[in-house]
Amino acid sequence: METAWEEQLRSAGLRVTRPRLAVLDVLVGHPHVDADTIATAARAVHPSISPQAVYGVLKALVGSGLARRIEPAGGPALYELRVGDNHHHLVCRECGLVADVDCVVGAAPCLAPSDAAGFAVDEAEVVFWGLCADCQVARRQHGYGTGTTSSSIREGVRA
Amino acid sequence: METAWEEQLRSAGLRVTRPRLAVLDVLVGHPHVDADTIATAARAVHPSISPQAVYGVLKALVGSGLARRIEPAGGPALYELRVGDNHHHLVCRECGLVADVDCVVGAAPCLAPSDAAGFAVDEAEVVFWGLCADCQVARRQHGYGTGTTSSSIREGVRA
DNA sequence: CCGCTTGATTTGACTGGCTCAAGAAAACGG
DNA sequence: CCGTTTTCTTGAGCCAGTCAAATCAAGCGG
Repeated sequence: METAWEEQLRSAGLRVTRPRLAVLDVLVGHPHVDADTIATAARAVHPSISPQAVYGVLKALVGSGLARRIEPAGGPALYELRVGDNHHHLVCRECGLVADVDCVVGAAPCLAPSDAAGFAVDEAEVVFWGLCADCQVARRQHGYGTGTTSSSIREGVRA
Repeated sequence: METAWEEQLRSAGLRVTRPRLAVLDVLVGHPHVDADTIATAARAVHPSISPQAVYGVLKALVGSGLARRIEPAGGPALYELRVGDNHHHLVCRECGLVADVDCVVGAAPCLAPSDAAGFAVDEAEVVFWGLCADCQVARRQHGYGTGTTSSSIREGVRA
């Protein structure tokens, strides 16, 4: 399974390099990560990788369809390897946790707004905002309604 | 209709000020604008308004429910006055034009992902990406497929 | 296995969108 | 008209991300 990525890269017309394999490795372990977290984690595998290299790698991966970029409002972009199924996302307002959701409607779902207003729609992006299970519990414990943006926000690395 | 905003502001617990009225005025004329465009346009009414004042006003308006903020991926945040109906948006990849779409499903639509994964969902945000009518025509005229990000992107002020 | 060509990465400077903080100004109740 | 409180102005600063030049490595041909 390790060299599978090499073939993926090659068939996408990309060279196989340590930084790219390191980034892919991080992406496998963390379904939704921001560029900075990727850089930090990738250094465990390839210590000398620079932040800009990560941006470069991610751009290459997204450009060739190996990765997908999502940009939840109010935070840095996140990257994921699950591509080609146009699934959607649940985002926790409190901790930034992101989970995948398969779309309810079908294979290429949601591509039919009620009135397209002359637009040629090619993608529908759906984000469900709410509170993840953990944060619901946390609210119930230390008094809720503070509205404080938890310091642990922007993690979004788990699950 | 002019002093209607004054009441709206007051009943939201906000003071009525020139900058706020100026911003509201711009918002009425331009359904989907970014902060910078608002600042420029608002100066026609209130010349001394500063960019930061615009951010402050917008934060107040959004916080009190008079305006809504949307953040299309890859661009600055846009603001609109249409609130309370959780409608969605069509965004043109080429020129950034934004149009409203009423949701197909019902009153509080889309709030039911197939599997909520333990999340308490309170909002569904839907963005349809595509090409607006004008940009479809433009593509057909000067050879298409360039993929060039038009310089006029980030306008999104019209319609 | 070696060197060459091209593509990738490093390094460093820089931008745009936005926020924070302190002081001056204006709103509005009395 | 005055005082209190909110809001605006002014100015500094932050973060995610981009751009460009120079170095370095991948993978091809020999």
